This record gives sequence, C-alpha cells and structure tokens, in this order.
Amino acid sequence: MAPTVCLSDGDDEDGPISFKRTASVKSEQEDDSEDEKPLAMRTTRLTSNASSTSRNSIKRRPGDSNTGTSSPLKKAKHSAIEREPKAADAHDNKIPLAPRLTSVKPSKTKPPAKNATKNKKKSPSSFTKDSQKGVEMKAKKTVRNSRLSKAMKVRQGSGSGKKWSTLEHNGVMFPPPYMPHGVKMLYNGQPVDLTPEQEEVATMFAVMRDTEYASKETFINNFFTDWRKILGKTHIIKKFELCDFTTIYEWHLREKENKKQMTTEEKKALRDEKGKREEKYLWAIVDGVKEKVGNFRVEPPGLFRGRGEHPKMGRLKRRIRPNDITINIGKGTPVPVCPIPGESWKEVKHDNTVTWLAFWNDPINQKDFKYVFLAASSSLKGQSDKEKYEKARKLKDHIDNIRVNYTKDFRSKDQVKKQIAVATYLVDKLALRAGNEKDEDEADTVGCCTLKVENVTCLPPNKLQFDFLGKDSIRYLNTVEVELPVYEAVKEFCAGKNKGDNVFAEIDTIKLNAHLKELMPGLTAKVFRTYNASVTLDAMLNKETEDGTLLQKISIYKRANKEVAIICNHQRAVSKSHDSQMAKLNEKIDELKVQRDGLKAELEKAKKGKRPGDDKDGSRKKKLTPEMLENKISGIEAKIEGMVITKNNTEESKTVALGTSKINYLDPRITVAWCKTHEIPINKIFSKTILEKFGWAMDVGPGFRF
DNA sequence: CCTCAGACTTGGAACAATATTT
DNA sequence: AAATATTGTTCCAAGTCTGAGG
Repeated sequence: MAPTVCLSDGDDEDGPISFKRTASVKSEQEDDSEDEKPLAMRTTRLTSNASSTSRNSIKRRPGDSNTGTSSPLKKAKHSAIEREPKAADAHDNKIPLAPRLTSVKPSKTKPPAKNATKNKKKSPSSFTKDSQKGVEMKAKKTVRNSRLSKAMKVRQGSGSGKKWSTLEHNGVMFPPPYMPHGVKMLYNGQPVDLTPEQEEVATMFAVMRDTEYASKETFINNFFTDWRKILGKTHIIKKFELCDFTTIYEWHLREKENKKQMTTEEKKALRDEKGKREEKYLWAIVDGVKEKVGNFRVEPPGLFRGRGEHPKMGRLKRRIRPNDITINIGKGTPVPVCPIPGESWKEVKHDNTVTWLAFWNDPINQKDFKYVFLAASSSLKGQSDKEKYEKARKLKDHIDNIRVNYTKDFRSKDQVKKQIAVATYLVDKLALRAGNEKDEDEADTVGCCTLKVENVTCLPPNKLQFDFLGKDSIRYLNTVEVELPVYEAVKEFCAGKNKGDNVFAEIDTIKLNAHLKELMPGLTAKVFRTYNASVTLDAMLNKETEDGTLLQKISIYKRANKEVAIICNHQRAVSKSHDSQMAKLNEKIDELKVQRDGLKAELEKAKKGKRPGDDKDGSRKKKLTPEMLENKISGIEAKIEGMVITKNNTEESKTVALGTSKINYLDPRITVAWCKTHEIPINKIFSKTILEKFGWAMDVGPGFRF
C-alpha cells in the first residue's frame, strides 16, 4: 500500500480513524477488492486529545434558547475514539426474534408512467384501513420492474417527466387569524396602544426574548424596521431602545404555563378538535391511491429565523393568504375550496410533470418557493428515494475509473481540468457538498467549489486543514492527509490570492457536475455523499457484527451510524442537560469505586489470616471468603468499565447527529437486510415514521449488499 | 455558455410524546 | 404524581440540481 490516503496510525480498532482505507485513491492499480470503501475519513478530526481544538465548535444558531449552554461555540466534541459497543443501558426489551420484516407487503414500486397502478398496498404499517377504503378502483396496467422503467424514463423520458395521471387533494390549511391579547407593552415607561396588527408583530419579538436572536443586532434592526412600517411614521414608537416588551413576554409565559397545567382530558379534547380540522387535508389521492400529504399547513407569520449570520434574520415573514397560493390539481378534479371566505387562490394549475400540490412565494425571498408536497411515505417520494440509492450503487461500478481519472488529472496542464480533478477528489474523499454560489443576502457559507483560500491551510508535508462554515453554518473542521499532487495543487491554487478568493477559481458546480456526468450518467457531486455513507454502513455492519446480544448488535449499528454522521459532518448542539448527565455518570462511577476499594480492603484483611469464622465483630454480616470477595470486586470493576465506556460514548457523541444520515443517506435496504440476517426487530432501528418512509425497502432479502 | 426560475432533497432545532427517575 | 430525560415528529431554512430561454 503505498501512499495511502489515510494516515491513521496504526491501530485498527479504535483508532482514530474510521476507515483506514487502503484502497486506491492514489495510484490507480490496487486490488479492487478494496474499493468499495469510502475514502472518507477524518484524520485529525478524530484524533486524540489534542482535539479539543479540533472538531468542535458547533456553531449554534442564535436562536437556541436554553439559557444554559449559553456559550455558543463551546467546546464540543473531542476525539472520537471509537470504543467498543458495550451496551450501555439496559433496558432489556424482550427480544422478539424473528424479524417480521418479511411481513411487509410488497413495496409498490409503481412506475410513474401513466395510469395508476393498482396496488393499494400501503407501506408497512397501519393504515391499511384507510388506504383500502376504496379510494381507487381503477385497475390499470401495473408495470413492475421499477428499476428499469424508471431509469429509462429519467434518461430519455419518453413521456417526459410525467409524475401522475390523476391528482386529488383538498388544498392547504391556513393558520388561525391573530387573536389580540391586549397586553400593553411599555414605551419609554408608558403603556402604548397598538392595533392588533402592530401587537402581533410586537408579540413575535417579545416571545423570543430568551433566544439568542433577541440580542443580535441584525435581528433587532430587521425586526424594528419591519415593525415600524406597520406602526406608521407617526407612531410614538421611534426608538427600539425605549421599547419594553416585558409585559408581553410575561403574558406569554403565563399562557405557556396555563397550557401546561391543562388536564389530560382537556389536552385530548384539544387534540381531537385539531385532528378533526385537519382531517380533510391529510390525504391526497394520486393515481387512485390514497397518499399522505406532507405539509398542508401554510406557514404562519413570524420573524424570520435565518441561520448563522443571515442578513435577513428578524425580518417579518408576513401572513400568507389564499391569493398567494397556487394550487396544482388533476384536470377535471374538483378544485379545493378556498377555506377563507371571500378570498380565492392565486392560480390553479394542472401540471402533472411536477409533484407539488401547492406553492407560494417565500415572503422573505420573493424568488424562493414554498411547496406543499406529498409525505415521505408516499410512493412518489419512495420511488425517487429508491432511485437515489440505485444511482449511488451504480457509482460503485465507476468509482475505480473515476479515481484513476482524476488522479491522472492532478497534474494536468489544463487548469480547469486540474481543478475539477482536485475538487472531485475532495468530494469523493471527504464527502463535501458541491458548493453552489450564494447570494449576497444569504449567510456566508461554502461547499467544495466555493471554498475560499482562508478555509484551507496547507500543512507540510501533505496535509490540508479545512475550516469553513457549511450548510446551515455548521462548521467543518478537519485535517486530512492527501496525496502529494493534491497538496501541491491546492497550494498552487491558493498562491498569491486573497483570503476571500475562491480556491477553485476556474470552476463551479455546473462544470464539476458536467464533468461527473461524463464519467457516469446522472452522476453529480451529492451522489458521492450517498455513496460514501451507504458504503460505510454496509462495510461496517458486515465486518463487525458478530453474535451477541440484541443490545450489542444495536450498539454496533449505532457505531456505524455515528461513523457516517461524522463523515457527513452532521452535528447537533450539545444538549443542555449534557453536563449534568456527565456529572451523574461520574458520580456513579465514583460510588462504585468506593465500593470496590472497600471490598479490596476487606479482601486484604481476609487474606491476612482471618478465616471467615473468627473475628471480633459479632456482627451478623457474614464474612466472605477471599474468592467471593474477588468475584465481587471483579464484578464491580466490570461495571465501572462499562460505565466509563458509556461515559466516553456519551461525551464523544454529544455533537453528532445520527438522524440526518439515517433518513437521507443510508440505503434502508442495508439496514433491513442486516436486521433480517441478525434477527433484530427492525423497529429497534427505525421509528414508525421512518419505517413508513422506507416501505419500499422492507422486502429486500437478507442477502442484500449495497 | 449563462442566467435564473423552478423543483426537490437535505438539515438542525423546536416541539411533542414517551419513558424513566424521583 | 411530578420532574426529567430521551426519542420521535414537525417545522421551515438551506442546500443541490435541472431545464428553459436568451
């Protein structure tokens, strides 16, 4: 192995690195057997202790309330030493063996083609009842074979992109009108009168008092500017500094408290009522099949909560009215009635080349749209999800070639080629996002193609340190050893430029993707993320799962999941209870240690002669033989060890978010197959909703490999 | 090409529901 | 039973990528 990419130092097991990839990125050759492994790895990121500097700092949104953890960029995770699985807590669930996976009915992979198919089988769970409910009667040709049919359609789109033939739904639901509370805020110490509209906006702000937004200058300015438009030029309120929203804030707290105090029945009544109101909006009928609608609730007005340093944070997101909304519905099907009397939809379309049911323009950014789509459990979404994974799997067949290809171009004379090669390498190896250009009026974040000179530091002899804010202003901090030509190339790209200049000045995502498409049809940068994630999960699960208890197996899954999350840089804010949680663990550990030491002392005594029988203390407590004591001690020691492991895991995972990869990057079939093979009830891994979303993957055989 | 409207996926936090502890 | 901790769900912001039209 020669120049390997990863430098993980030795170790194999808990080494800092996730994957020691031996395979090729480097020079081509290599045994192929290895190539399935993702290149991704984080060197320093996971490296030892020093790491406190390393990957941490989560950039929190200003919004998060919790007073606690105030420090936004607090320390965060440290190294990530992978520790053994160790089942931490113990709730032993009884182990229902037998994977009931199989039971799930056939996934409906219906081709989008024309006409409905007749399967009504719904995803895994429950609502069979609803779905059956007669919706649909049209029998049509059922084209199976989704994989193929899909591919073709996408590729050449004979019928172009027809997404459905018939579409029925009831439109969208509007939030209730504003109910004025009449609580007067103070201006310059005096109560002020506000119209309901003015009060509404004041309340939006007042209520955010304990979020970080409330103290951000941009937020305040934007809010105040928009609010003053509503107050009018002549209103007494002129200066933000003289505003005191406390009264309204306190009213809000009281409301919250009241709500909490409601009895269970009251709450239930409320829920039922809500359910009743929403009922009709919950479902759409697509090609005769009843499907859940994703987000039929129109977003209520509020103050925009942009993430990171968003220039528009605090702006008023005005109320959306029917007249803002465009409805998409099957031709000939009844148009949803506009729920607000006297008003009407902006437009009604019958476009079956798209999947949205409705949309409106984002009031903050006129050019953006807010769509109402079907839920993730719908077959339309399921199908494209499946296609996404199939495409990622296809990448397996091309990856060797792609790597050879870009490796060759590392030294290309053609600057564009060279930059594309290096960018592709980063996308492949680090699973970076493509990095589209962004507008001035958005938070300043970057991805691969938009990396700035200041985001990359060359550390001789051949390491690169990345430090930038990516999507959602989440910080990406990672130091990686790269192939020498890459290192040299990056150095050259940065030479003589300013901090804020693009590293890849010659390329953008369009060019990058255009190039990728030449290497494999349909290939784009994001496919590498999916590929990387799924390949990693598949490899880890298959390599590491051995016989063990259910808990142990689940722990292995979590570990693999976590590995993927780290590769994708999926982070979360540390929970406000984290510290106390740690403290509690430490306490318990100390307690055990005390116990252990006590026993040790006793053991000494016991060994020193005294036989179990004799001793002055006539106490009833029976003496233990040395062996018994030793047993006890080792028992406690094992316990301690277990707790230390949990503690370390907790600490190491406090900034890692597992959900995102589970939902978006890991081919569910890997999980399903693994569960079947190892007799793990799938619901130990997938929650109900996610199970519904992955209905299409449930009947895969235990032999499935990504 | 390039722009830019458009459509759809991905993302973390807020919030709600449950489970566990006190 | 109340208080907490944990897990699951919803919300809506922020990405990616495509395609039409110049």
